[in-house]
Amino acid sequence: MTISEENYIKVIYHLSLVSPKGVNTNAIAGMLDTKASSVTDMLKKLSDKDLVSYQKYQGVTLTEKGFYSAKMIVRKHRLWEVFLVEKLGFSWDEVHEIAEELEHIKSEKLVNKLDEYLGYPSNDPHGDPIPNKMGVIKKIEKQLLSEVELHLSHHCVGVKDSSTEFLKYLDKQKIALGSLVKVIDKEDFDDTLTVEIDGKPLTISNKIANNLYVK
Amino acid sequence: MTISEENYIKVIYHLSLVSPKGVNTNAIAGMLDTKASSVTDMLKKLSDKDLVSYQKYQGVTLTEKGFYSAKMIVRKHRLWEVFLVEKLGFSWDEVHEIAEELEHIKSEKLVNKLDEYLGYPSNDPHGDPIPNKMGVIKKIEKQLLSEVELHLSHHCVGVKDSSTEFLKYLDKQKIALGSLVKVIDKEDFDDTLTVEIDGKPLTISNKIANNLYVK
DNA sequence: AAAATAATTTAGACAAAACTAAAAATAAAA
DNA sequence: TTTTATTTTTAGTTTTGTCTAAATTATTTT
Repeated sequence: MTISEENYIKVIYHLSLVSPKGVNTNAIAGMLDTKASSVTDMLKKLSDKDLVSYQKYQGVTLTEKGFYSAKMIVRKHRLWEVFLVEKLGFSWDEVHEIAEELEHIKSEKLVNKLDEYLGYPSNDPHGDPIPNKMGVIKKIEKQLLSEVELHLSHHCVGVKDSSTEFLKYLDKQKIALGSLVKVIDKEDFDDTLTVEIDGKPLTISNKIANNLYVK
Repeated sequence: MTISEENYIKVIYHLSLVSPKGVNTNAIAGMLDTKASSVTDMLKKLSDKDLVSYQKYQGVTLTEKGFYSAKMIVRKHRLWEVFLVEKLGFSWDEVHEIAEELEHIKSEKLVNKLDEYLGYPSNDPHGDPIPNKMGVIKKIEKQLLSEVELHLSHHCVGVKDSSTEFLKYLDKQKIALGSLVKVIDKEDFDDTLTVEIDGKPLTISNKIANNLYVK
């Protein structure tokens, strides 16, 4: 599998979590910053390799083989992110780009040794679960902060948006994975929340609350 | 710089250490397992980018810029090898191939953090020196075992041939970097050596002695 | 249900990096 | 110093992954 093929498989994987019935050509093109015609070409190739099932105009889904491949790429990506943060001291907003390159390193032995070295982490620095070597993903029940009941305490366990901008905002507000969060009040008009983060009061927009996972 | 360009620059670097006056097209083709005509094409491109100075039929040398680039690639390769052996527990004969991929990861910050994490090692697992971030290489005075005087003790500090076969032979004979080596006798006819490795006697061929560095 | 719009695919082209085969330059041998 | 052999380069193709522009199919709107 080439790097380009791996990138397509990974994107199809992420998109198929949202639209499991079939991923659109345009959606793939958007994610990969390429043209729809290029996507069509690649889908044919991936279909020939039995990594996706694809019929003209009908969208695309991953085959068993493609699904496993995708999870192995995601596994590598997330393990490298853990390495970069835990061992090399990168911050959580710096690691995505580098992991985008590291995820394409081929050796299976490397991934498994890295996993062992990191102590078999179950989540990456953004709270996303790390598939094990069989491709099994342990999902935790988590909710968006925007959906929790008032006056119940929760721990921050992940982010939905892991853009640099959002992560830097969280850093500024001293919100990190593990932080204790309690919703004190909700403004009916625009769903702005008044919350307590580790005991300190803070007002956050609905957009923020919609991108923070708690448990 | 593409991965392909980096591989050419690296090979030209290694060959120019042996033939500093100019590296042959065929020699490059041999190292990269490609055809001479492909090399010519690439040399033109590298010349346009001011990474090599190249005149038809006259061989090629690295420019200042190309020389620095080459050393940064070698730096990355060797640091990753140290990581693989010291942190992940790979053996010294397994790491070259994986490092061939890792050396192309772009982030400069990553390399420097890795260097720091590893404690600024001066040599890789095969004893080769690691260029620092400025491109400076600290050379140690070392000799081939085939060239040392009889009855003087030395430490094994590196290998000239780092092929899997040779490294596995050394493992089998319990010869490692740091081992104490003393030449007891030299056979005039074929230069076979009788040596002591950490006190234990061993007979080794000239080919072996010609690929082991001591100090 | 027909017309308009949006999404997708086809056809043809291009750049990068490789190849083959033939031509040209250099080096070695007679 | 010719002739021969080797090395290197040129010219023309191929493959991969991309592109543009045009054609086709699907979806909405009227």
